[in-house]
Amino acid sequence: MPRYNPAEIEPKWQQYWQRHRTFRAPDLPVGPKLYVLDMFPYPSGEGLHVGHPEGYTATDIVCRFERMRGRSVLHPMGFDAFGLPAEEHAIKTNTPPRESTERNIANFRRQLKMLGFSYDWERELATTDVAYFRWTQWIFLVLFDTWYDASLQRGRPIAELPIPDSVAMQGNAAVRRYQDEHRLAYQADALVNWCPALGTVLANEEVVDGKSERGGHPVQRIPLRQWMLRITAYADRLERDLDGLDWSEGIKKLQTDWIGRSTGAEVDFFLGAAEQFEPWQRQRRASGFPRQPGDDVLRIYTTRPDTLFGATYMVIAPEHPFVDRLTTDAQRAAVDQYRQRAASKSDLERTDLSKAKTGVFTGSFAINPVNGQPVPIWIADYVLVSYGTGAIMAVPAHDTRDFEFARQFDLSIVAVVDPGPAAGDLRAEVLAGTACFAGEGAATNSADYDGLATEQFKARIATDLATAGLGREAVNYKLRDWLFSRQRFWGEPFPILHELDADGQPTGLLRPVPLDSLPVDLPPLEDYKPHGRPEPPLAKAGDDWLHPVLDGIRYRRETNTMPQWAGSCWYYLRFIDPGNDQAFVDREKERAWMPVDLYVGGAEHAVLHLLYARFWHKVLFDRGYVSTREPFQRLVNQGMILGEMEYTGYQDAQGQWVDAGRVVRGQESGWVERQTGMVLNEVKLGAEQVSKQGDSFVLADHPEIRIESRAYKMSKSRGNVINPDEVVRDYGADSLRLYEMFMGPLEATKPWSMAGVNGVRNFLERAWRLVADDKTEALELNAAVEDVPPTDEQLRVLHKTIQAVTRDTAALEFNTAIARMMEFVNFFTRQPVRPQSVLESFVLLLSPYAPHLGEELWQLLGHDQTLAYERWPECDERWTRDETIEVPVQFQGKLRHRIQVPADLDREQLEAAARADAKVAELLAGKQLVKVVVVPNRLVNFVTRQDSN
RNA sequence: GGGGAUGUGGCGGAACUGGCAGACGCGCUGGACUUAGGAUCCAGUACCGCAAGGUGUGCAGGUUCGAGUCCUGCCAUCCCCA
Repeated sequence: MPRYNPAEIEPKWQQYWQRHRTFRAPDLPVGPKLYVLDMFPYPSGEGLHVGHPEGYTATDIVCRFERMRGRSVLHPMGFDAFGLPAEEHAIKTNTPPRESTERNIANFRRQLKMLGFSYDWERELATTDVAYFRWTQWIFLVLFDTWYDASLQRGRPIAELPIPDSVAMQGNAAVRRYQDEHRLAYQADALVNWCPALGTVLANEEVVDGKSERGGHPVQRIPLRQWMLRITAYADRLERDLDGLDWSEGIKKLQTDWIGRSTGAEVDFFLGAAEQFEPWQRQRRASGFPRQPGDDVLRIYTTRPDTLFGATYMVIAPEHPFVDRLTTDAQRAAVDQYRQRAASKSDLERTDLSKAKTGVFTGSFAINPVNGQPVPIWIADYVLVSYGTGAIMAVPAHDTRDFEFARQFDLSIVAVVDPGPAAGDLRAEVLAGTACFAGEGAATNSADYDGLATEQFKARIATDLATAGLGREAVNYKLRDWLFSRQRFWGEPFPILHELDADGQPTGLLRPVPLDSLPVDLPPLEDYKPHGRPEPPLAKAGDDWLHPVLDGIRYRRETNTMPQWAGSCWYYLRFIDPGNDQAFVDREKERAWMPVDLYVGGAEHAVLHLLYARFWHKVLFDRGYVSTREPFQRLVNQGMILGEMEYTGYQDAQGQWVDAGRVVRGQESGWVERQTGMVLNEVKLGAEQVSKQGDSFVLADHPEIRIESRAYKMSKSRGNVINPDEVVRDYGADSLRLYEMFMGPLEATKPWSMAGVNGVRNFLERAWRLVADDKTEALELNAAVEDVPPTDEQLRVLHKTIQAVTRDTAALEFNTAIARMMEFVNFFTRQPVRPQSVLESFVLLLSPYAPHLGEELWQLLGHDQTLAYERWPECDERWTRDETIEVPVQFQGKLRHRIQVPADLDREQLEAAARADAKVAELLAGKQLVKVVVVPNRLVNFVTRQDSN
């Protein structure tokens, strides 16, 4: 079998690596360590997508490269296997979700192994492994056992939480409740998507336009007791610690914006009668601003306390606890109806700026604390109960949403910020209340504060409000506390017990499952169908699971499960010590391997996964379980891989072509002619039917008809999905790996091209023939390979290749590294004698990219061990420079001539060499020289005075 | 609406700190060879022009001896968020 045959050599080397445990990482690094991590996949039933191997190949190249450079490499792989699709499948087939999950994992594992990645498979894990989620539950209990000490900016054991005397006096139960309120894992009522028709709670991604994705049934938002994680306590640190990380600025900004820190003020608006206002003010001045607002006030949060005098009405969220109390009888019917409608909308729809504003007056008024004016209180769904205090003061003159709302309902608009003369015509409109201005300016209509600039105003009024006990400075985050429970079966059970009283009713007291009773495994269920109540499916479990008795007390287990994010929050730690049954990770091993030096994955996890994992890591750090502040030192996002380039033309019903410039997306779906609205058909065109004209593509037969040319996201419906199994079958794993790296920069979005795969396959064939004889029956060295010393020219080509491949691989610029290896092969294919030593170096350079081919050629060159730990070839600088070089000669910066000169001439020598050239002398003749620019080894530029004629 | 990224041949893309635009691959053209092989090897291939030469990195300006690269303003596409 003398021809290059990946179908034979690839399985051969995969078996070799497995048998020899070639890529097993030591427990502790030997020498300098490198921890390289891929974002582990969700093992869907579809199998691997060609997007997966892009990042995986990149990290694999880095690992193989660094092993050869002497680093101790940790490179693991696992599966993020909890999640909805497995549960849906379970409901449909009434089989335990574990079955389909394990089947999918087996398929993913097969596909990953087929691609020759150098993972230490002995560390493989899945988040669904009971031995794994035992420790996910353990970490949850750490969160449960931790409170955040704001003064020390650190999470501490709950036992160290200071208990106020007033609480301590009320006894043990009160103390426990007080502690429960302060834990990082706590319970609160939160809105869930309840779908009565399906009898189940839905995840956000299962709700589209207020309807269930399956079936299109209406979905309501109802409050349910939920587990929350107090990630907001860590918001500042999550923002600040981004500083030291080697992540792209884009991702850092995404995280910063997601955290969305704003500074402003909380202000109380008095809810009582007008004559009560003054006594209330006096009392507040004496008592100061209370920590919790009482029933007599409406507390709002604003980032613009300088606009308090312009607050002409207030808005509270439809779910605000005061709604019932504030609604007058006359308004009750309208308010109730409105709340019901709001309940069926998602937050996204509610805050959509393009939609018309809706709202209802409650009938009540509050008193503006700065000027004593009564202002009407409305409810409107553009205010979310989860942001700030769930209530706002509306300043229509200076907030666009408030402005639109005021216009809609004819509420008064008072300008309190003068935009200044620079605003031009806008200024008069703003001051007249007919336009909105959200910028900064000078205060007006604001009593004693008139004339102050926005910044000064904010500072002054913050102090004044605090003194008067009416407000305080406050920091707010767009980041919400993390809603951590799901009403699902296929997730980690919470290790929490709810205490029951003698009547079987919950007392409200909680008890963590004792550490030695972990894990809490999922119970077997008769079936996985929803039971029609907004309660999780685990409530259907048998009594022995659901109602354990500890120390004589009967408990009910928590029946919510954790979200899919939970398992992925700490898998990078478990990989360091996957078999440990005494601790989630051994401390010494953790110190030795952390942090992750390179983390590669898709940009879709830029915000949530990375934020959640960083949060858990910081809690573990505070509690002394891990040694680094941050888990992922360097992060790289691979780009998306699109389908093959497609050319699309449009035809009307009569088969007449329509220019692509006149085609727009139809109302429902499909495409229509922009003016007539005529429905058009998409026609897929071959490359031979189109031609390029100017900036666009046109029909070759009708050049006046433009067509669409672009690559689309891979999707089943479009039928442009590339299956890695087929690519490996037709071209080999090394070709797939190499092609994915050769397509372009790792981080760029790139279209697939099967012709491109064939191109790199040709390169691998050429590399094969460089070393192997493809004409003989048995595997033999090519006759051109001889054990002779290389020529100077061959050494130059080799060392330039080593230099470039080393530099580019280290910089993750794999596409150019491959291009340099192609140049090497092109050169040596022409060499009738190919020194063995040079080819050995080349095979080592190629091996991280095409490891199976590398091993096979290495063996053919006479070695009997894997090349995985061979020394990376060293570049000798002497051989990377040419003796003579070509230097361009420019006139006024325009290229006119090229000269051959020895390398490394200095300025004077290079200029002299240029002047000595006959063509240059001719060009210089009769010109007046103004200046000569000489850059050694780069160019000579003569600047001459322009001829006047 | 906000944020981010990207615009270079027929296509994917190269160009280290401002210094020969188009490396490498695909495709295409021509040739050699014939062991019919996913053939291979050689040469050519930005555009206009017979040529000399000219024009070219989304568009319009600017800085500079010199701009794909820096600055200003536009335009387009994609991604994310609302």
